[in-house]
Amino acid sequence: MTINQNTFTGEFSYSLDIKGRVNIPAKFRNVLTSDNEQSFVITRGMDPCVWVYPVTVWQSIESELRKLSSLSRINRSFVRSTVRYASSVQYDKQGRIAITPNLIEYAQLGKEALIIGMVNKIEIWNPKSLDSVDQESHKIDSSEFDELANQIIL
Amino acid sequence: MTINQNTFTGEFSYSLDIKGRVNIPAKFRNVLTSDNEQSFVITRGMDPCVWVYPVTVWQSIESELRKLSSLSRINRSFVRSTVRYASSVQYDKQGRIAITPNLIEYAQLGKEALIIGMVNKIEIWNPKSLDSVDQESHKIDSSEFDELANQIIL
DNA sequence: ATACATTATGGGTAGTTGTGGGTAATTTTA
DNA sequence: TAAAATTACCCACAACTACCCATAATGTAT
Repeated sequence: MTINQNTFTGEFSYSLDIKGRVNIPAKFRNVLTSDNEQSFVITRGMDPCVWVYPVTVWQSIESELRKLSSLSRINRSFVRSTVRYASSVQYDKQGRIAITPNLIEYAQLGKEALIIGMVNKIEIWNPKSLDSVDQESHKIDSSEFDELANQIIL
Repeated sequence: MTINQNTFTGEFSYSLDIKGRVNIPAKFRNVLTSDNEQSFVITRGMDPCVWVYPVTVWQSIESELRKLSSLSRINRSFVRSTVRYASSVQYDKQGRIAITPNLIEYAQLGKEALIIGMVNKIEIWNPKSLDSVDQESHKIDSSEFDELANQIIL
């Protein structure tokens, strides 16, 4: 059975080595289409984690950004903030990518790294950070979930 | 590792030496198409920073400018201000370009230089200037910012 | 169960990259 | 025209990165 391409689900607990490398789970690598050429784009997530996109997915984001004229100040600052921390990385023979010091610091990554499939992208978390973010979001009014229910059927 | 050509992303902290030279990050040099012949056009940014374009990209901007009728006063002043401070530079064997004193002064560049990929161009900032511009624009246009973010799905 | 392949993790090495500075050629100024 | 200043081009070196190999743990097939 053929799985959905460039689609990531599930949770994995891997380790960040001394050189700042993490393994991309084999399951994720195997659903990556070949036109990505083993490459991802890593950047800051909206939460304190690292977001990992297949390059082809990122390219479509980039082409949207290209349409924004730099004459407008908002456009400039928007492009800057989305692209600023993004860098493209290719995984090595062992299936690892190198996380930049910048992002390691931002996501507060230690030795333990929690890797989570988020459908069109991958998230890399410090387990502790995820715990606390998780707990906070549970406090959120359930009315927000009700609104979501109108948009998505589970 | 064929990535998008002439496309720049990521942030780098480099130093401006005593001769006014900065390194162009290797990642940026490597995606530069060969018809640029290691050359960029540097000019004033709309923000207080230096804009660095691949020459070929700049040429297409010039041809756009040519289309603007000089009958309109705004057009004249816009064309003048964008072209006036532009000069073409080629990077040396070590991958550095020389920033003109004019632009160093305009962008208030000191020893620290923050280099940011902005998709179709590169920006060179004094870190402090960027901080304050960043904060200001977030205060002013945060709602328009969110709107943009909704259009471009991350 | 055994042999084989794949996966996760560690580390070594050679080449690349960022940074400083020197010297000769070129341009500017007096 | 000569002196001064600027620019272009060169070399050196430390830090870092990409690439390679090794090994243990896990999964798969015969």
